[in-house]
Amino acid sequence: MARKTTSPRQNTDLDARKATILEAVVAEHIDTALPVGSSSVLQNTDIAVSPATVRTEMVTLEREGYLAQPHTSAGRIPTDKGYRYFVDHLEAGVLGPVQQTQVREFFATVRGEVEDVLEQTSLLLSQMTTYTSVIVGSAHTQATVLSAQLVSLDPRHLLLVTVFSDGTVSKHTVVPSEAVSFETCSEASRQLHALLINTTLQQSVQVPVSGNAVSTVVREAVAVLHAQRPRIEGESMYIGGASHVADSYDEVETVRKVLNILEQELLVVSLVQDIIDKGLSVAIGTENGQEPLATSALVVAPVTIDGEKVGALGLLGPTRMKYKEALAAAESVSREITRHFEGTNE
Amino acid sequence: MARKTTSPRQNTDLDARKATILEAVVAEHIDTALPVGSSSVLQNTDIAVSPATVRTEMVTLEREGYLAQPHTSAGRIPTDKGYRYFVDHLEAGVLGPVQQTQVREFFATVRGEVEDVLEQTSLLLSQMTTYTSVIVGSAHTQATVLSAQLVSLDPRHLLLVTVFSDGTVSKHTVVPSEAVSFETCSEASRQLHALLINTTLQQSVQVPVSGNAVSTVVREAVAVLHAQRPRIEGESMYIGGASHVADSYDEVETVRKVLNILEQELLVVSLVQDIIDKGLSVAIGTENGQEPLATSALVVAPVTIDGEKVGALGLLGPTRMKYKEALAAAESVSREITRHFEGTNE
DNA sequence: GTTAGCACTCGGTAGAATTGAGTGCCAGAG
DNA sequence: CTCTGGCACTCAATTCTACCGAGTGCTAAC
Repeated sequence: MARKTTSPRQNTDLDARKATILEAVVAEHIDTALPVGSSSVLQNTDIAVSPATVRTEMVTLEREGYLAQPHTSAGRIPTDKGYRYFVDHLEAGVLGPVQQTQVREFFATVRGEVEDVLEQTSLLLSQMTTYTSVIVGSAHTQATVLSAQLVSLDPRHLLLVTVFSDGTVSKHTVVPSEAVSFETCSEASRQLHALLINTTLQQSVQVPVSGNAVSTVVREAVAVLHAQRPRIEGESMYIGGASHVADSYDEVETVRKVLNILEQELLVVSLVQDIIDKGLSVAIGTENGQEPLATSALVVAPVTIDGEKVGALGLLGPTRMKYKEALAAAESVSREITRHFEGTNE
Repeated sequence: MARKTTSPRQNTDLDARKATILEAVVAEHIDTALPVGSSSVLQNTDIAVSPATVRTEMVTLEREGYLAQPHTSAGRIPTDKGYRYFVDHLEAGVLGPVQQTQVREFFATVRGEVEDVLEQTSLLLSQMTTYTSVIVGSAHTQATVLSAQLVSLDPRHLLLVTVFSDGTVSKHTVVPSEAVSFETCSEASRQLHALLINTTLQQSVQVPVSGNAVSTVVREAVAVLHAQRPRIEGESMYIGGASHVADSYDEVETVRKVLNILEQELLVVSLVQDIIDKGLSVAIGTENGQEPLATSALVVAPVTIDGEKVGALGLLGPTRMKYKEALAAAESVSREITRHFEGTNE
């Protein structure tokens, strides 16, 4: 059963034997990290021809861009295109029994706020796969205000606490232009709540003009809230198992580059989103457009709740990562995470 | 001017010449990462003796455990004890002009919540020093409740939002045993607030017994809050520039181990705290008790507000890190961070 | 205590030789 | 046309040797 995620332009399909050979090369290279020769292809397939024939096929595969040769007298290693073919023709994998119970137990016992669950889940994913995992929470611009409250820390510092319909809570310090009494704060809090409830941050709010202290504070609070809008609505990201980056590559320099990418939250978020938006579940090497990730692959799966896309998860490994296992893990966890939150509404 | 942070047992001080030689070896090794020979020591000091004399001294220094020889015919490299001596006798460094303005500008422009500021600061620190930085917020058990509020997400899910006197906000989903009407929720919210205000989480709260729906919800909310106490009161941690780990060591395996340490929040927090509790500002190699950090050093500085210790910051690098610069950066940022929050009260 | 002199050690580098996995090609068989 | 056995060839990796030289430790003399 072929994967649905097809490459952008997949004109020609390979004939059966070429496909088998290509797949054998990829599979073995993933396993050993070494160039694969014609004879070892024969050992791992049921092709009944001589090495010489395999070699001729491999020449073709190389000419067509699926394989490459590190040097003349070595075996072949897959190109990104080769991996792509491999992934596109991967039959759906199934999670190993150990991981299955791992996932089951995790979701049976995990408790707490969405944020905590996501963070924990990213650890789970990385433990299951030995790759670095990324969990992305999409921006949520639809949420309406359920409650807004001003709490006085001291006369010169108020804390604006806002609860949104998706269960998000944001807090912002408001520094009023002049000291605010406890009573003023309470009254401002009431007005603010009335003003903001059921609105989204998109909607601009008209604060009734009146020179008194209360309305000044309210106006200042609203200003702070709107100034922080991008941050409140923005994406969230959780990374798990960053140390696995170090066992995915043997060049320290590569490790540095990849870690560096992972530090750029915005970049990672859009990377993952892009892949999903293209309808893909894997991005291999240069496909993800970041030079430092040229030898990396990213396996992703969307996270939806009630059919709506609320985020995504990803697994980052070397291009020679174990795609089948990674895909199985990503999909399984994505499924469970959905189920977990669907019960909870949220 | 000698540093105050003295080693646990510093019995004998070295005579002037030995000290100079040792310091020259350490300084040059930090610079070049290579073993240092007797002649290059002479080039970098004003000692007016022959290489042979230096060699005899170096033999002594080696016997006393300050230096080591990778192999018979190589120069010397410092041991942890050698670095320790170097650090203990370091004259107070001063931030380079570039970094000075960097720090100044950062704190002049940075805005927002404590959490955000700390996260940003950890990035600043790592950029200034090219080391990985850690910022730890201590556990805060003193905070009292300023406000507690129950918001109804839907009849089966309430959100408990608590504001503490230190400006911390925590949120917890409460799943009541039976559906809760909007009115019940409001009333419960009021009671909860009255009940919790000005208490700390230490104090156990007596919920008036009465079979009605409201008091049941209140009791459930209080239970959730107390169950989450360790998490609410616990330490927070921010890591900046993790990718710098990869350029601090040339063994991928070391990078992996160090990253792995950094992933263990609890461990890192206690590591940093321990050093500070011992009154030290640097922990070198084996001093920090973690085998994977045998070739790493940790430079720390406390963060205090109004004389009270609220956290700490750290810089993690190889044992051959630039201690003077790192210490200057840590101390300068620690000072500025204190100043920054003292204005704000917090 | 210091130094010049000297033999010695040993990692690192360079070059040559060897190995062997794997190739490309070709001529002949099916 | 496809396949195969045979064969020459290529080239990274390995091993060996030689050698250099930075740096040492030791010793005898200042």
